[in-house]
Amino acid sequence: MASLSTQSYKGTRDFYPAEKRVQNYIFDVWRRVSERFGYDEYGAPLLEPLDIYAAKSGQEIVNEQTYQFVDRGGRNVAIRPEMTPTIARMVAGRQQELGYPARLYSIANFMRYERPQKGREREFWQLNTDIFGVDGVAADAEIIRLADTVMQEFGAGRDMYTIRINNRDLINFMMAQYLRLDAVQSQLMIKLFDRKNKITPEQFRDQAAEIFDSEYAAEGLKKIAKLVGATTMAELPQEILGSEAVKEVQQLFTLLAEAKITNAKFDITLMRGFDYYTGMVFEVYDNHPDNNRSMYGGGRYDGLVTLFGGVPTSVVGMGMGGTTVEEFLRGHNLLPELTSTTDIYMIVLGDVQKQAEKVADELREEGVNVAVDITDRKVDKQIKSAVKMQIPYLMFVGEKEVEDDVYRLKDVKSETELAVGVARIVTTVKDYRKGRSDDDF
RNA sequence: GCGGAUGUAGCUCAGUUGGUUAGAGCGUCUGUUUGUGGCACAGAAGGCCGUGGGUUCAAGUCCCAUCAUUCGCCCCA
Repeated sequence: MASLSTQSYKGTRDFYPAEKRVQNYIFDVWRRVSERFGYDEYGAPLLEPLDIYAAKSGQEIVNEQTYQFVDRGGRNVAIRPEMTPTIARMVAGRQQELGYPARLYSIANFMRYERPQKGREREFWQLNTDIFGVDGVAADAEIIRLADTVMQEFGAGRDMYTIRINNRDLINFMMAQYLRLDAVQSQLMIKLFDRKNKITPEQFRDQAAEIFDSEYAAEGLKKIAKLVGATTMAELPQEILGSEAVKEVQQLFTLLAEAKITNAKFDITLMRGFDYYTGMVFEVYDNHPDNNRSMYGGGRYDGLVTLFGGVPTSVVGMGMGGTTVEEFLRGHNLLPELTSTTDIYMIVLGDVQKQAEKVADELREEGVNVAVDITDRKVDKQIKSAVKMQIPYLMFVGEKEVEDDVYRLKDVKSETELAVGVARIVTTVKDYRKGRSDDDF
């Protein structure tokens, strides 16, 4: 019989300790920053009734890209492909009981039946943060600040990423009033704007011309040229500058400037999942030349709570994927050196196994994580195991040491070695851990 | 769903116009070394050359199919 494959299921990853450490590092930053902004963690089931996605997203995307099945009771269920419908459902379910503004976050895994490629997997992890119950731009600004602080916490410089911001009301105004497009034409134009960076300017112009009514095409193209040429709001055509939506965007930028976010840019061509966003939309772009792409984003999507029978509730949220963040960190060399959560690997020399276990227990009671070698191997083998497991300290325990209650503690990275007692070992390890987490500030 | 690239040792890869018994580096294991890893030296293990079929006296090499990996397109809640 042929042996089973060791490969993980298509589009999913195994997290061996080395990879899990990276993931945990990312999750720790997410959790720390979310909680620092006053967000409370929530959890939710991996499975949801299929129809909560069908109601929100297009039927097509649900059929083609969700993992779905009929359960033993005949119910159509889906593995969650995103968190937004779930949190909308949860908020609608306890609408009266929650305090507002309700600030909520989760770190959860999702599955989408897609063709895996760079930065995209079938199973992925996301941070989702949402603030419910605030209409004004203050909520928009807070979500963007949160997204930005996460990047700062990862050690990113402002030159490494750009926050692009647009507004759906402004898009609507631009399409209908300024470019004089009907609903169908607007949809086409939005799709085209979305593709703008993937096609040549000539292709963009030609395809735009086809969308306009033929008698209006020439004027329409001129107007689009003005739009696309605008790199700041001030350069926008006068007709658009006078709209209500622009004022809102300007207020938002004022708030961001006060928060010293200098890498936020207005981008009239940013479209992002137009179907259910109702106000501000934003995306964070990686500026690295090899990975110049949208990493994550979010926006305002008032109205989703009403799908579950709730009263209309304003929401601003974002979702940040672990895969793209990891690529960003690797690309900009921002990942710290991560060691095992085991602090000490105890190397046992000679016939002192029982005594070694006793010392290990003393250390454990003080909160030190200790693995004791129980193989009775030669020293070099024991050391090699510990180094492979990326354990930061080695501790040598032999007859001499047991007798004196003084042990040799070796720092694997610096190769320095001290002869010290248990108390000193505890403080050394704790200082090491503290230094590690201080790196993030 | 569409297109490109790639599948040879645990990993990264070499392998000539088809020609005898399958190659390197790294890693692993053993020893030099019964209390200190990374270095050095000596040795060893490890391969259905992704899978199935075809062409041929002869296939890792050529052809077809298939599966997988990967990059892009579509899409991206």
